[in-house]
Amino acid sequence: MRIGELANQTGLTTKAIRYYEGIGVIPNAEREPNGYRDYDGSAVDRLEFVKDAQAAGLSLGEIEQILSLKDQGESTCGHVLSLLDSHVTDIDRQLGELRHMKARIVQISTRARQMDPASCTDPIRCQTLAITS
Amino acid sequence: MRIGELANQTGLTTKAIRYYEGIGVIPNAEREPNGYRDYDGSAVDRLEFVKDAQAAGLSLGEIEQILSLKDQGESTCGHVLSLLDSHVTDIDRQLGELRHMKARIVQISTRARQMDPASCTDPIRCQTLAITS
DNA sequence: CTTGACATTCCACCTGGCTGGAAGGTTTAT
DNA sequence: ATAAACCTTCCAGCCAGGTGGAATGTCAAG
Repeated sequence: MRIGELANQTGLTTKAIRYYEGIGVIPNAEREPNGYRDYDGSAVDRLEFVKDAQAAGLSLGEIEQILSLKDQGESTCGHVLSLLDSHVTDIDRQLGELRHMKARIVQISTRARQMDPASCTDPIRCQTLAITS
Repeated sequence: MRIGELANQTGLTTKAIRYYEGIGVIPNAEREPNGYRDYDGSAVDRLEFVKDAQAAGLSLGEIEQILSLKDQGESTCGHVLSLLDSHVTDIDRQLGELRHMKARIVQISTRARQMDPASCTDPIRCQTLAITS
């Protein structure tokens, strides 16, 4: 299979696939005599794994880490699970930050709306955005 | 006031202040005869506004938009409020995405833990990450 | 007189995940 | 024969919000 068909089967672009090879997420492809990359079916599985892992919030660096362990024959499921756990922690932290930011904006917005619009034309002077807490 | 003192008073770096001037978030500073930038107290207010607006999730582009309207004498508080509203919407969207991602990871993780660890050494083959829904 | 702490400009680099295009070689279809 | 549709490499750029460093200028104190 050539890179175009692999791209079709995975929904990725050829650019992205070459990029993944460049950063080591997928191994260097076999080449046809003319220099074209030649893939077998396992490439599809590997790229699907990459997509799933990205959808789960893992970075390409982390994915590369998992896959290189696997390529060395290491048992990696435990590693994947601990990465997922730390991502859940990270997501919780992001959720907290976002909720905090939302509360702050709502507070600012509510306070600003209670001011007389005629007296509030300059957001610096009337402190539309100043945080009180 | 020179740029170093302005940096001290606002908690920004001199680099960041020059950068803000470069992208138009703050106007070109007056210059002393030796070429040094010379600021008055309003620069502190303006930079505090920038910090508050960033803390509220506005981008420097949006902040520049607000401040250039203000510099043209436009009434901008309403504009600021509508930007804040759209940011709340955006934060809600991000919250939804994060919650969705977390649910997906927890589901994957739970399912993977129920498998026999001895039979699960390759996350591609045993589909540690495959999404079932 | 020189050292150190400021200031200036400009250009490059960083993170992450790619995408675009140039310049060329190969294969396939008409 | 030739055009379209592939493929190759490499270099550049994008988003945001800056940071780092080089080369140079200015100014006050010891």
